Amino acid sequence: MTTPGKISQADLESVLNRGVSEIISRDEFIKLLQSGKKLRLKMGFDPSRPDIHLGHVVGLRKLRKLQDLGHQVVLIVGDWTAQIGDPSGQSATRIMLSHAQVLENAQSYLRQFFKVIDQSRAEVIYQSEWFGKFDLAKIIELTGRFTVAQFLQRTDFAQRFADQKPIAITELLYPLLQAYDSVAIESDVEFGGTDQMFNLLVGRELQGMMGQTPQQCFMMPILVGTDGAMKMSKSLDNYVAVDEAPVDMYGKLMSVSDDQIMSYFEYLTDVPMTELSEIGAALKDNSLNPMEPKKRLAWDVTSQFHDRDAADAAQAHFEKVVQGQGLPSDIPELSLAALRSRGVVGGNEIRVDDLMLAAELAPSKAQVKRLLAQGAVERISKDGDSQPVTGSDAGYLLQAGDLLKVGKRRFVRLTDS
RNA sequence: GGAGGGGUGGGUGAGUGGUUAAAGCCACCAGACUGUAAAUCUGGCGUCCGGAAGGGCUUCGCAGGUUCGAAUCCUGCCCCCUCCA
Repeated sequence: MTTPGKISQADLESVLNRGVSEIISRDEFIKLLQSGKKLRLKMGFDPSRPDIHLGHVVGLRKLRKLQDLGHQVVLIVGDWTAQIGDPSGQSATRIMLSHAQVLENAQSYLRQFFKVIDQSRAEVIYQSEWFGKFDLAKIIELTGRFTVAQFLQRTDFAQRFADQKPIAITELLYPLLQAYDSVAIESDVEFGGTDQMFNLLVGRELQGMMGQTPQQCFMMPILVGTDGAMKMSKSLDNYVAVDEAPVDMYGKLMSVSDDQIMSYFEYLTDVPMTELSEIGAALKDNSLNPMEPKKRLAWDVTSQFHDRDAADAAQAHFEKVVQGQGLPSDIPELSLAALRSRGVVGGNEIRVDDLMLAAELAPSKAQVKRLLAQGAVERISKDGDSQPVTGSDAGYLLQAGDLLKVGKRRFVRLTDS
């Protein structure tokens, strides 16, 4: 086991300043880092929510950095809280997850986490280890330490209270459970997004009450999604998933708003800050086309989750298909034989609209017609000639070897068998 | 226990008997342009038949009812929320 040596000034700078929103307390945290002690770094997650995306990666990268400096990462699987279900999702009553389901989700989460964090040096603990044997007496003891007033200081609760919006009892319980996790694992530092501040602080407080050294609270900025406006989240569909295929990951990163380029660089790459400020300056005085650094960003991040070759390929694909309006190298194929066996077609020809539906290039015939009417569909013949398929051509017949282009980047090739 | 508010298309949210397949906004799709799948602009955005014109069908929590005609009125049911106690 490695132990943390003396931390260099450069590393300290990076840990404290890059991709950081707030540290409570910063001074104490610095002392801990310099003490040479192997710190227990806590991060919890609730395996009931969607896939891991780049927004989560900001924190994971920070943990990885500290892992490399010799500290101990402790991941807490919120299997208990996940089973209860998150009460804040009120549009539909949440189906209680079975423990088996939670464990399955957790596996998938961890697999994604370990794309950033070094698995061999991380500790994974399930919350049920301690909450599984909690009884009412313990719950009362735990809740007895806090007051409603304390919780109402939290801005989101205060706001909802003022708006006369509901606050579920379990929602009040959540911070307490999370706080107890800190006690259970004797956390030195807990990590979370800025939205986690209250929960992190309750952990700090509870540890103090229970005779432990209060943890430091390390808050990361919330990554803005590809839309450039809202925080990255799956429900807003402005996210880049960790599991994304290279081409998609690269492409989605290219669709990030120009004004988010710098924050993505800071939070998601290791490009030195000095270099970043140069890029930032060049962008500001318009001496640099934003597309250039964005390509570098897209390549960098893609290569982190795949490899250099995959990132190169993704970049080549982007330049060819998107910028050059060319044809991608791997075009999905659909064979007439397969279509016949599915009963979509009888002979050796297929209508454009039928093919688009069969190839899932459009969800309904009505939408196929709209695409045709909008000039989005092109037929490219064997010898490379392309001709538009227009509004009145829904019944246009295609043969084996024909290639259909729908929109800018969706293709299907019709084959014989 | 009492009083009240509400359930509308992927999201938000108008609409209180016909001109409403249902405003606006967001998301999404397409086109143009470009510096990129940025930005901007334009258009589209339930579904089926049809080359088109046009015509069906389905949709406003659920089930019935009134009416020539309902998202809008009536009855019952389900669900959500707030306040008072």
